Amino acid sequence: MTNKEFADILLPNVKHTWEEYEKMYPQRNLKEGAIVTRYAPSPTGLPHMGNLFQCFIAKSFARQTDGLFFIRIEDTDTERTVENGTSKILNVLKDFNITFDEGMINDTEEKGSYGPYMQSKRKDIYWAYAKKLIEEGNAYPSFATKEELEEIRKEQEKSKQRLGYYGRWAKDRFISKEDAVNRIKNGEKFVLRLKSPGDFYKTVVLNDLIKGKIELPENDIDEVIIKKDGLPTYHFAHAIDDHLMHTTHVIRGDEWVSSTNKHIQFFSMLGFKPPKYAHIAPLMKVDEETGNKRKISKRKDPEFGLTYYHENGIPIEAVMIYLATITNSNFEAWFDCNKDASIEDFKFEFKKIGSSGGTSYDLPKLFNISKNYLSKLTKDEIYNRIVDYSKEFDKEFYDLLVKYEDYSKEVFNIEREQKKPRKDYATYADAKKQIWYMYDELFDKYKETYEFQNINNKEEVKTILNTYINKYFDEKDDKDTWFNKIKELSSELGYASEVKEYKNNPDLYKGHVGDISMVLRVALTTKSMTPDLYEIMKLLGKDRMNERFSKIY
RNA sequence: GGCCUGUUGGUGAAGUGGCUUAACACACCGCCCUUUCACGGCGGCAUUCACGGGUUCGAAUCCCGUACAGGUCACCA
Repeated sequence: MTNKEFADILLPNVKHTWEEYEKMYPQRNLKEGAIVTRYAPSPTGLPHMGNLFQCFIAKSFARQTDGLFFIRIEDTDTERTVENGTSKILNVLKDFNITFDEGMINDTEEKGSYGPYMQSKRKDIYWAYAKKLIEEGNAYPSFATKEELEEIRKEQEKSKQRLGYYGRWAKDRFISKEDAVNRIKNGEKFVLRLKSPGDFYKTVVLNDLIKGKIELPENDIDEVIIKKDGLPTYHFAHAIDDHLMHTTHVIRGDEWVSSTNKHIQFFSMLGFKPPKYAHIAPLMKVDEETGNKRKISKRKDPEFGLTYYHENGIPIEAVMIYLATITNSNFEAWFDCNKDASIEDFKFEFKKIGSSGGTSYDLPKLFNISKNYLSKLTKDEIYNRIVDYSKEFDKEFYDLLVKYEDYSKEVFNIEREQKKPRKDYATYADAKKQIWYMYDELFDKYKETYEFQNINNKEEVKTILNTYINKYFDEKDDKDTWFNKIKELSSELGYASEVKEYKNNPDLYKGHVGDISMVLRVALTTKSMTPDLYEIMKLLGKDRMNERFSKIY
């Protein structure tokens, strides 16, 4: 029996030969240096921050080289595949502006001419290449059951040998073609394994773009290429897909490093040119309980899930800026110097991606970036963002924002749209926490205790408020006039009009202008810490001020 | 257990043989500015780069060992 006849029995009804597939997917017509890369998730759940990070890096490199970024769905594990897995992934990523040039566009449709982009639809392709390996005598059927494999493993453990199906342990390697055919005719199930030519005591060098030179032992394990269900394993599919789709750079998590020797071997045995590899260290954080650094997880760390950002009103632009800074740490300084530039303008480098002991994910840093980002938005922009957020997560606030649109914009504009804007919102949700008292409806509902400071005497407070509103307050005053009047009020009531003056002669005064301002501030807002008081008064107006003054006691 | 990788302050990190008495950012603390807070400005925060050896005139940077951490060893990806 020839190898070819053997292959036809093992893999019948293959529509095309591997040579035909080679012709169907010609070299891409891209300029020199263009990076073609991909995101290749299994549709087993929702993407997390680690996936987003990976997409961000891949997309950035593709974009900055006029290359291409595509998505391929790796659904060869039929047991773990979930319903609508693909569209779920696509939707989550879309919220972060991660879109693809090619690949799946929903659960069933795709775009691009290098598909199918879903592995379960590429069975014939994998079989064609598996046939090639069989014909060349480089692959064989294996009938070993789970129990037999387990037995081998136990024996290896007992005799302290390396685990795996290799060398003399790979018994099915020595089954004759005739015996194999007979067993198949008897209905025995089998998988296809690679007949590995590797030598564990020789090394193969992986020149990783991020981690540098890594020496791995050659793979000598007879890896499964086609599973019992006819679908390929990850390793085999990776080699074929990325070859046919002309991926130039494989950017993936570093949990793959130790199996890259297998991948290099597959590319070589299939006669393919291997892609360049860039292995990204996992996202880590310091565990609050143990103090140790550990991989972030969906279970323990809500910020690892991508819905966290949407739900908490963290702008996705801030997330992206943060991802850029952890991708290349020199991004931050560059962004500081080029404040109007966008992330797209920055030239990322593989070598500058951190490779030391995991990339740390630091939420406080992200919030800082977010504060800076939000402070630069115009009043209209921030208003719209907060409206969108509130519409979904805070109906009460949403209604007020819509009802008092122009007023709200002015509230958000306090100390905004200027050279050094106020930085007090890290999230859209922070807005309400900061300025709820600017809405009468919320003021009555949420006010608790008045945070009076130095002056906390009922009669004195009343005197200050009454004198101020009746004698000094005028809505038409500009800021200087307004403050001068507060100084006059201070003098009239026995307070120093300058803080310094008070500090020099504390015995001559009851307090100073700051104390007076504080009374006005607290009376209007209940809070001792607020944005600019002049702006607050201007927005409230005399009538509402009067009303609030009357409500204190 | 085998194989691979890593270990610089409270945190992220720059730094690959002398420009480092270790940049920058976040956090924290102090001072200044100031009607509060925030902003902004100034300053503090690693006598030292996991530990132990070695190479060198000279090491965070090169080599060896130890410890610790992470990854991987499926008919999962």
